[in-house]
Amino acid sequence: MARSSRLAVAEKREAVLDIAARLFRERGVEAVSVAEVMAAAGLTHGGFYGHFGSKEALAAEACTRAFGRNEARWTALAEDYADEGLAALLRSYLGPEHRDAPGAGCAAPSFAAEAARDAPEGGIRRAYAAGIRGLAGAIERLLPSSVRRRRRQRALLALSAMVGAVSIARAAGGDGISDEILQAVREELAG
Amino acid sequence: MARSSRLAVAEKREAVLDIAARLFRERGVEAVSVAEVMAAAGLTHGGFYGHFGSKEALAAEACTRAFGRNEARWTALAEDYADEGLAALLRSYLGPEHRDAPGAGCAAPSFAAEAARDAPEGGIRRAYAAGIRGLAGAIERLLPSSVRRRRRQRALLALSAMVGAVSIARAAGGDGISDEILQAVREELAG
DNA sequence: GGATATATATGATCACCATCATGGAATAAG
DNA sequence: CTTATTCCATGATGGTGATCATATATATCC
Repeated sequence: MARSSRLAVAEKREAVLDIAARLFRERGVEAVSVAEVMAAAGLTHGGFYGHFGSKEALAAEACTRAFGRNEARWTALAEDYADEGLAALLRSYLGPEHRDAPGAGCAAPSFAAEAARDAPEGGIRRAYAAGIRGLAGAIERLLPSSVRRRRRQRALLALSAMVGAVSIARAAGGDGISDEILQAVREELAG
Repeated sequence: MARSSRLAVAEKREAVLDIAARLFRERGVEAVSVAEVMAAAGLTHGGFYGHFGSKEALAAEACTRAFGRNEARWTALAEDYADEGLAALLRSYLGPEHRDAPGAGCAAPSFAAEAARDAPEGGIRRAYAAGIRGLAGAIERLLPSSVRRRRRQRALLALSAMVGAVSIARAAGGDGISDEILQAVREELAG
């Protein structure tokens, strides 16, 4: 109907991306329609292809954004609790709040299925791999300097266990084992 | 068109379940149509609702089946390599063959997204939780008796790391970090 | 062997969705 | 202030898919 100003256009695009990043993490890319994303941003579906080349392209960008926001939070957490090493991150990542709020949580568990089923050179897969590299590096930096050898391996173990624990805890939510897993992984990785 | 004998009916149902368990693990429940599952079993889509109440019910049964077959394989592996403890399982689970063949692989990474997004009392979620309990118990039994304390926690850490590593390795497949993660988690859990 | 029950094929239905086409209206440019 | 640009809303379009209805041929039962 009406044309928007340049600033408004850029803002809308950002809003669409943020909303897509949330909805895709909550319910998966396939279960969310383009029209729904646009509606949640206060638009109709028609203008979508002016902003993004395809739904797949949106998903790839949303994946990158979700990873980016996550890594930023990890870094902030590391600065706020510099003396704790991994502990602060483990508390936050393996807490029930994170398990129960996938829309605002880490992209690694949420986009894993989408990325795994993406094409070999697909955008989501690429975004995912880049995001994982970022998170792995962030954990490596958080490991105490007392961990000399196998620092990288330790970081990858921690990342895998964190992502796996949250994935399983979400999938088994409602069963007592969900909390048990979060707790166990937290204690084992901290110790 | 033609009616099948009782035995044939039971066999077809089993075949449909096995095929569904494979296709759902490979491509996710949403991406596989009922008609495709039936066609792969040599049937047409019409008879489906004579066997299963809904696609969702099929998915729940397929999930249970996939977990069951998996646990059986773990048990067999444990008997064949009784002296190795976890090592044999780690070799198999964290190998590239398992990463690259989700259709025949562990249900835990493949059904995680479906279960997490299932209803609070949904069938897939329930099947998933039961499956996880089974796998956790199997790992616990595999841990060497030298691990006295925190045996349960250790098992849950190992399970989480295994599932997380395969999930990430699949999602980042094509990037070098995929192999790196499998290798790192294997070494860390074994050591 | 005839009658009945039922598994399955064909085909319809209804809904959803990604993507494209068009037009109007406001904004940017001159 | 005029004019051209372009953002976006309305509305196809074409495809897909879950589920249901019906017909038919065959297995099971008596």
